[in-house]
Amino acid sequence: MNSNTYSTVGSFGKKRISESTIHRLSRYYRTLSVLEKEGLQTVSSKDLAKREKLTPAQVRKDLSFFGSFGTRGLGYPVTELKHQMASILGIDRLWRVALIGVGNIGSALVGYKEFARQGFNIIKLFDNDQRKIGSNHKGITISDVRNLERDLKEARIEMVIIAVPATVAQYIIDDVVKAGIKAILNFAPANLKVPNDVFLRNENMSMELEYLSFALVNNHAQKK
Amino acid sequence: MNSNTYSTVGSFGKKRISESTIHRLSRYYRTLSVLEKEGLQTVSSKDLAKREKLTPAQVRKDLSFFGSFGTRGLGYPVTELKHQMASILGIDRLWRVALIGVGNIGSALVGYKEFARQGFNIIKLFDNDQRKIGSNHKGITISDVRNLERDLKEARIEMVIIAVPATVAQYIIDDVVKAGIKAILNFAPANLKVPNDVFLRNENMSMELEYLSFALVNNHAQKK
DNA sequence: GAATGTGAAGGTTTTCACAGCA
DNA sequence: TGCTGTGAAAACCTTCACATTC
Repeated sequence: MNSNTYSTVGSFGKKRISESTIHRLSRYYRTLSVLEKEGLQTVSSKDLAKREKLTPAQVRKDLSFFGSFGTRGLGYPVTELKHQMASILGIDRLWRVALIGVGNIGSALVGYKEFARQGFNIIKLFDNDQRKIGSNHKGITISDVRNLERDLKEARIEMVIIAVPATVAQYIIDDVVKAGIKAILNFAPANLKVPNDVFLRNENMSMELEYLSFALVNNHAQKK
Repeated sequence: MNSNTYSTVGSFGKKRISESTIHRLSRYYRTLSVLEKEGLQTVSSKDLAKREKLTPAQVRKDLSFFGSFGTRGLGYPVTELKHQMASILGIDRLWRVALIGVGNIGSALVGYKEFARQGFNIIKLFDNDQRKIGSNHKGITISDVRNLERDLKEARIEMVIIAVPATVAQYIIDDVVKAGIKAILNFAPANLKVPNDVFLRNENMSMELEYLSFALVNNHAQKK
């Protein structure tokens, strides 16, 4: 979570869906995949809640925003619910993704299997380093970031992942926006500006370490 | 954010501090570092809020949980507030961190400069691959994960980052807990179990991409 | 005048509790 | 009986509004 907690950026039909709910859907999806592999046919809100460390009511409420997927007395059909989650999240299809900045973090993300598993296909790489441009990284040729706008359009990219240094992130993002991209995932530690119709999410990997640090120093009690 | 939104796992003195507040402190810290470099002496809650896309009241309320750092009519002293944030978050010191799983993601994390910048020193690496064990990765010798418990104690490690495959993550974490570690950051896509007195945070990098996917598919309105 | 610090109000999310159905 | 689906209540977080201070 890395953004504002109360940004109910979602609406499904008439209802407004909270960010927390959407994030929990991601978690349900992943857990349902595991349950499916374990061979389970159905799962109750109680079971699912236990795995996720949530309350059963929370699980039922989350799902109820999108429909009635369960059977009273029985629970939810695992495989079907998994497909429902995928459909709601929009990961029942392939997404054409480009990654900008094939450095330390960037090159790891290219090989990150969870992305591919959920339909996020990184099909284009960009960098500004002449030594990298033209070379092949895990089967993808690295393109020159100077042609970013043109190449993003040409490759019909739908989402962009930014993994460049903070100092240049805003320039890059401006070009990305110019190319008509409406969804950006940013790993650079910077507060970036985008127009209102562009979705920008920030991934800050230090944040959770800092949370742990805070917890240790202040000797916090865990919830539960 | 990847966990439960309402887990007020914090208490500072008597008050309970929400997860959201702690995450915002991380953001304030980072922004204050930038402001300091820009040469600013003071900053108002209004300015800080603008950079973070929050309300001024939110900023003041967050800070007020921990003390009175500002001057009425003037604002907050940048450098001092930065130090205050660091102190509250516990990042005004060095943390002895070990990383387990020097694979795709793991090796990128070793070189992630934001960690070092905030006092998280990765000083020990572990893997189970015989070809990696004993070799040197960015100045650190990779140790055998079979001696995990012993070596974590010996190196007086305080935090552990887990970047192993989901299938083995629980076994690893059990050993980590046995070694007395109380803070764990997990990158494996799995729901792991730890005792109540151990802080476990999960980093799920697909989550934000899924959020973007959801936003695009459902054509959501952005907040603000 | 300008901006903090903070109770109170307002809004959102979570949990409760129970009707309804297999 | 067992479990879902859901209004209502409770809990929580954010914003308002203003007294207070420099």
